[in-house]
Amino acid sequence: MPELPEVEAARSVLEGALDREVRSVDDNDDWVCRPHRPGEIARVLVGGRLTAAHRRGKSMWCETAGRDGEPGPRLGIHLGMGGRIVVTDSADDEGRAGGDPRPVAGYTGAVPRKPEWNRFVVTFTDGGQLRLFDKRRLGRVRLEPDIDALGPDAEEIGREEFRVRVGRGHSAVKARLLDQSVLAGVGNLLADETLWQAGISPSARADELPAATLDHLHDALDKALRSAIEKGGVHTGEIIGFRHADAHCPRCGAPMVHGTVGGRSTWWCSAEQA
DNA sequence: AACAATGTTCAGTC
DNA sequence: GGACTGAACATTGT
Repeated sequence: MPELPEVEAARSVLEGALDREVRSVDDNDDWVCRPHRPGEIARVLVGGRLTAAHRRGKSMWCETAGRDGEPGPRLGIHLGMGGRIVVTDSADDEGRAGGDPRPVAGYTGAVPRKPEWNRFVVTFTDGGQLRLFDKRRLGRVRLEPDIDALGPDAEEIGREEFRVRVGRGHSAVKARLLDQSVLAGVGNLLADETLWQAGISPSARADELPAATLDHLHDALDKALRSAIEKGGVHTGEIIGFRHADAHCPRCGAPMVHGTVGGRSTWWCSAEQA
């Protein structure tokens, strides 16, 4: 999915849906829209509009205004494991996509049409739409999402705060990086990329890492994030193509090894990240 | 057919 | 209660 870089691209696409009057809403997928009942989200959006698009980590939300122009509830959107945002300008427009599982820089290409994979659709009075397109159906839309449960955004966290929040606890450092309440935005691929760039074992205990090592990890995350945003997604990371059996570290040639860390499939260099 | 998948959440256990 | 772990969730692709 979408990790922070893809979600930021999706948020940017979402801006194209702002300040347009909502004609109708399809919120009938009661799994994606849980805990709301079908029609509940539609009731608060129809006649009104979305007024701003925000993001923290992998979570997005829109500010809304009702038909009277007064602020309404926030509309939370999460892309889950493979969701993307599509915004169209009119009924016959193909649309721009953001949050593609395999995006490329500047991606605005054609969107696969599989109507049944549109899990949530807002139609505007100009005929255009905002769609959550998600074949795996792990994406989520809800009113008043709890953004405060998330830690600081991975793109904005400073050195000191990173050191304190990540360098705590008995669990593996990779598990800390993946914990969205510690730091918001890092997913499985970005975690592997960052740890490989920093030369740190994913299973090293977080609270045993020296301050200098944590600073180094913070720098590596910062660089990996910026690179992924610039190049168009976390899959552009240097180590991502080497996360498979029989692969060798592109830096030192030692075999890449695999295991489960923090509950997720993990690949690391057997020599540099021992 | 069995298993893994770029994510979150919930039920357990310490 | 907090910290941590593993399974479950829905669906597709290999």
